Amino acid sequence: MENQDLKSEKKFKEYFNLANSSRNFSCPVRDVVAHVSDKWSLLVVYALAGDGTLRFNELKSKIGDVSQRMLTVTVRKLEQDGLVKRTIYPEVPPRVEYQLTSLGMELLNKLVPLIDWAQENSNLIISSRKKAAKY
Amino acid sequence: MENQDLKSEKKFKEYFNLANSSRNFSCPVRDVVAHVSDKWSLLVVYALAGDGTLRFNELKSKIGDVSQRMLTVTVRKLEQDGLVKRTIYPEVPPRVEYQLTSLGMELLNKLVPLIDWAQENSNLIISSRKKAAKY
DNA sequence: CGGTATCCACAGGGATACTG
DNA sequence: CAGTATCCCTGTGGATACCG
Repeated sequence: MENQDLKSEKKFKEYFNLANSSRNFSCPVRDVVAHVSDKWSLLVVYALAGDGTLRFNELKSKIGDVSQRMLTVTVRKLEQDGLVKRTIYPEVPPRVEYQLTSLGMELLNKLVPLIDWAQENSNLIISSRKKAAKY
Repeated sequence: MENQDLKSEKKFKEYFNLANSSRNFSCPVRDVVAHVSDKWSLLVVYALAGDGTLRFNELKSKIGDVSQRMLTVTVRKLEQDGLVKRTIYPEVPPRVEYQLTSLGMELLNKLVPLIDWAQENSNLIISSRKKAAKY
């Protein structure tokens, strides 16, 4: 257990240096995490994970309450990060398809345990929050 | 593989309903994830994971560039969610100690693979982003 | 169909000063 | 020591209108 603590301590310092090296240079870990944890990225990744390939409006209707603008911004960011592949078919009317890259699928695999945990414990967390709000 | 897709599809719908049930009611999954993925929560959780117990200013100096205000806000949020325990010792000068709850440690365990992945692939992602920015 | 462009509101978060 | 209180600035994201 002490060994565990030591390992944990060492690991923290490692991450910490990466995460906090400077406020001027972007920090990789915080940066990458921020990109997947914004309001829509998670839902886009999950939508593509479920269906494999989706067109713009399929994605939009699947998520439901996302605005056209934010969906565009989100998929562009994911595309630039190399997590999502965007394929344009030069037809009329235009057709654009989105799918996860292998990097995107890797990310998804890391995300699943977190989401599972969040789902399982959300009641606990939310009730804890409400109890605190009473006072 | 088809079975995998089917499972994945089913899972998405499940999460999606939880995550997107309404824009008026808070969505548990998005909500919980948002709370740990804001600018400081991750670093606070990691700091406490490394040291077990920390006082306010220890936490502050360990993170480094966090303002007093934001550290207060962050630990309060984590406390309300039941992820962090806050213990006040009625002394002069006051002493306040923070530590992860068991729920907080569970969360940490789910977070570690994600952070590891982010650290390992940050170069890939950032270079991909820069390449895209050129055009 | 799959986007841009523009405008705007609001919440997150920083700096500073003060306090039990 | 461990916070509050206040002010203000920025970025995120929504609504709407237009475009190839």
